[in-house]
Amino acid sequence: MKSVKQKSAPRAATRSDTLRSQLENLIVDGHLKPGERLDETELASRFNVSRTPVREAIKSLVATGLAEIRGRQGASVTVLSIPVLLEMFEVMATLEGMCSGFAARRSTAAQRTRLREIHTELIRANEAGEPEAFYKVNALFHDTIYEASHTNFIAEQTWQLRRRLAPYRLRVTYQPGRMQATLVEHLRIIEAIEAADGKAATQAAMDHVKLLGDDLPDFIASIQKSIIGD
Amino acid sequence: MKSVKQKSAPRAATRSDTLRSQLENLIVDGHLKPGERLDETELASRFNVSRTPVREAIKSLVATGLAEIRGRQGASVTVLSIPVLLEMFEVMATLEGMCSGFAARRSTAAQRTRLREIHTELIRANEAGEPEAFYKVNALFHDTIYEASHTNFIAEQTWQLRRRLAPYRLRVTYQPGRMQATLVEHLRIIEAIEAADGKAATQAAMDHVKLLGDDLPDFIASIQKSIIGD
DNA sequence: AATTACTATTCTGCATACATAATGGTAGCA
DNA sequence: TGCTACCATTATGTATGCAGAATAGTAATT
Repeated sequence: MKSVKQKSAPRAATRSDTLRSQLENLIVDGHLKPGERLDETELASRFNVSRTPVREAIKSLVATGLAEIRGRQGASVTVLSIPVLLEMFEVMATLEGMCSGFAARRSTAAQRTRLREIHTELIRANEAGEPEAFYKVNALFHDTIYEASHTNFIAEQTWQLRRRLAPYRLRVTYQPGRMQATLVEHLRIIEAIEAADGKAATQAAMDHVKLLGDDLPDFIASIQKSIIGD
Repeated sequence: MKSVKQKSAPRAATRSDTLRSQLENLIVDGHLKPGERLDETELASRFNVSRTPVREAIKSLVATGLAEIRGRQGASVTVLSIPVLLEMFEVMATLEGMCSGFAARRSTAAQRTRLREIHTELIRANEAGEPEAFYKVNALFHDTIYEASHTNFIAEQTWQLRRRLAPYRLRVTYQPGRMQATLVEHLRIIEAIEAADGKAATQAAMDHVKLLGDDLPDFIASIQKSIIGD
């Protein structure tokens, strides 16, 4: 789901847009940690452009919440407090639930097959002990559900929120037992979608995203490692 | 709820930020209709600034979804399709529901009193036949609920989505019977919050936002008037 | 030794200039 | 008369220059 927002127009890639996308990926992939400074001149020279497109890219990131600006003191990658993170997970659970619910009612046979394939691949990655691969394929699983939901706005919102949370989830994925649990939860979602049971699919997806039981303290503890400095 | 996102820092108002806010208000208030062009040079001369802050403001609007850019062909106020609008209302209902639910559990006595006051004012505006006043006070009612929810992210998201939908709702508010119905629905929400009944509050708010029965075709019919050109 | 004040440097915010793509209009040709 | 091609104009994208604010570092005073 590289581009939910892709429009009909071929849109010539401007430096500004390219940069935004690059910076976004750096943040989402954890190469730019929350709290890290986004120095305009440094980024400009690093990407061989002038400060103008850099500034515009940063403005976009700020508007989407990935970066924040404090007065005239430059931008930095957004640092999310734990209360806010919990709220975001709550919304995320709801949105994922909606996507799964729609997917149960609207998915094509090909998309359901695709989900099974991805699930198989996830099992493989887990058994092979490849957390990085697991992380990527897992994202693919969710992207496929968004697509299968045949929604525009909801899928886009869910995807965006997922990316905002990504920097904080990176470390969680690798925690022992989490991958195994994910597989079980995914299976529940898949089966509900295959059964065209919207309610069950919604519930399964919500449960999957929600931070329950032991995961919550683990998650909170892991957050500190995601943030720069302190 | 002028600024949910207001941070501790005093943040010196930059021209770029001021402009973004101004343009946002123009869009939300319907003075810039969906589809209307956002000419950089024209806006620059109109607001007596250079193109740079104008561009940055537009970039922000695009990132938040209020405006859209097609390639190198300039920006314009976002035109939402009916399917997307319906999705947005669905998410809106969920978010409003969450806010009300939280408000039922977290609101202060002062905030509950405030809701009653606003409700009284709404009744007055209705009886006096002042739809513009009704519209404004109505927004205040919802802002107060967001505040009473004592959430950060959720309230902010709800508020933002509300603003994105605003241009399309302007005409709906004035439809006959809608104000009367709103009052009844608001009362349900207030009573649920006063009873500290989270579930009931959530449900009441969702029902209030959802487009039900006759409202849907009315709404769809009214949209055309909101859009420029065609 | 610690704190404060001042200065210098750095970085942000804004304006302007230039290059390139898109649009509109006109002229030429079929 | 209608269509196409070319040119002019306009507007967007990018670079650069300048002014002002913030930060850091140093020196001076208590």
